[in-house]
Amino acid sequence: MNMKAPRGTVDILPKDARKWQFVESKIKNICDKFNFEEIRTPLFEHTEVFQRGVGDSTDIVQKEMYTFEDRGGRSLTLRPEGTASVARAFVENKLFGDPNQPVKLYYFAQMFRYERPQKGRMRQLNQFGVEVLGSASPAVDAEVIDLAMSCYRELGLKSLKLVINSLGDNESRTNHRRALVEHFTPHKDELCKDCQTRLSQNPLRILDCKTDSDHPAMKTAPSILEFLNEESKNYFDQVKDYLTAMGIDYIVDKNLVRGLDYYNHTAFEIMSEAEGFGAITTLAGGGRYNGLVEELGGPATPGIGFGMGLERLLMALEAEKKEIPIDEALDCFLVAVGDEAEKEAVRLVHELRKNGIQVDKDYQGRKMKAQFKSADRNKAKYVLILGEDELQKQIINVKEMQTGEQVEIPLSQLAMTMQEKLQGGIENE
RNA sequence: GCGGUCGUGGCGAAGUGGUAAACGCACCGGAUUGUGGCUCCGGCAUACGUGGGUUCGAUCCCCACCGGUCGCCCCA
Repeated sequence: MNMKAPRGTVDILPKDARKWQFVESKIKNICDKFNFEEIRTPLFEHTEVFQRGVGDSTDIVQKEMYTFEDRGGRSLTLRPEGTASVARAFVENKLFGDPNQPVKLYYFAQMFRYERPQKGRMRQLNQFGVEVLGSASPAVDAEVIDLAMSCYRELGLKSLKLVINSLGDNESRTNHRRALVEHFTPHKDELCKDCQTRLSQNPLRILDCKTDSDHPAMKTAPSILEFLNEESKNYFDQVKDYLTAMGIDYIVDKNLVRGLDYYNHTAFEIMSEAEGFGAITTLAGGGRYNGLVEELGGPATPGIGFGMGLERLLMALEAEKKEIPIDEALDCFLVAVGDEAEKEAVRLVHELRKNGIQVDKDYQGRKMKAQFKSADRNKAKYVLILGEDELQKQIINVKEMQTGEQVEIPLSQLAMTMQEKLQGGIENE
């Protein structure tokens, strides 16, 4: 019996979950500033959505999808990325008819890719992503990149590198593709096995190959930038100008092609340059995909977006030693001694919580001393002590743990008193 | 799919071809009959990944498998 989490998956335990909450809320806040709205799409889609959307020749579709057949014989796939799903939802729900264009969406979602796990690569991974549909303005490209960079900046990351490139429009791509095939065909036998396939399937990705990166033909290969037509070149220039205007540093890398078929024009990646980050440096990647919505059966609609790996974001924070502020302190811990007190304690805890006070108690039948230890472990600000004496007098002892001061409070006034004490504490902070 | 490396209690971590498998942390109890964080004392646990093989005997040697981890391809 294998009762372990499947390979490439992890449990996020409370200690880490707090970090996730922090990061997610910070990012949501930024999305709000940028006026992006959340969208939640299904965890799985008809396999065809990804085949058509992401592209049959991509690694994702060819070897990384979690595809299964349901009881009705339909082929379904756990989403390997977010853009195709969002585009599908955009079409299906006719968001192109929304008067508020462009449609600016963000999501937090688990993605699934059947790969060998390693540092920064899981089979189930968490992504934050953004998609803007309905605008072909280069200012939107810049806005989306700005949003991504803002997330990292506001979380305190410094060692980042933004790499951008343009893949051009269809005409530019077609011409470039033809030139690439012409250029590499004479060297076909010298290229790696993968690249030989790429030559016919997706020659653009030969530029991305690491095995053949030293091949002389690589250096002389025609760059997409040389094949950008006037419109594409102009578009790329505008994106760069906007980035410069916003003070966002970038590097143009003509070999950045991105793995998915749907990209055109702007492509970008954000990498970490922090020490000890691991072999994988890409934190986020994205680009423009003006043909995708149409490919999925919608009206011709320009789009752009990115996916940001949250595991990698957390890794980067760790690599740069960014502490995540976490408020672990508990307001009150109730210590009860004796059977009668225990009964009253259960009721009291209920009442305090009803009055908005954070409180916990012991459920292990521990002795008083051990209950105090629990209170400490929970970093309780106040310990409420209830024993026979207190019950007799209908009071409770309230001890402030930091100072050790202890006062008697009538049971009937406990909730009110604690509200005041905790309120005061917050104001003083 | 391929390669490196690892696999001892809740966690961390020693160790040996031979009858009780260190130690540290954590946890529980006591010193302190109702008051914590320090100290001291005591207690605790189905621990040698699984299956074969070598051997009089394997946690330790060999093989296979499984799993973790890191890396390759590619990506978040």
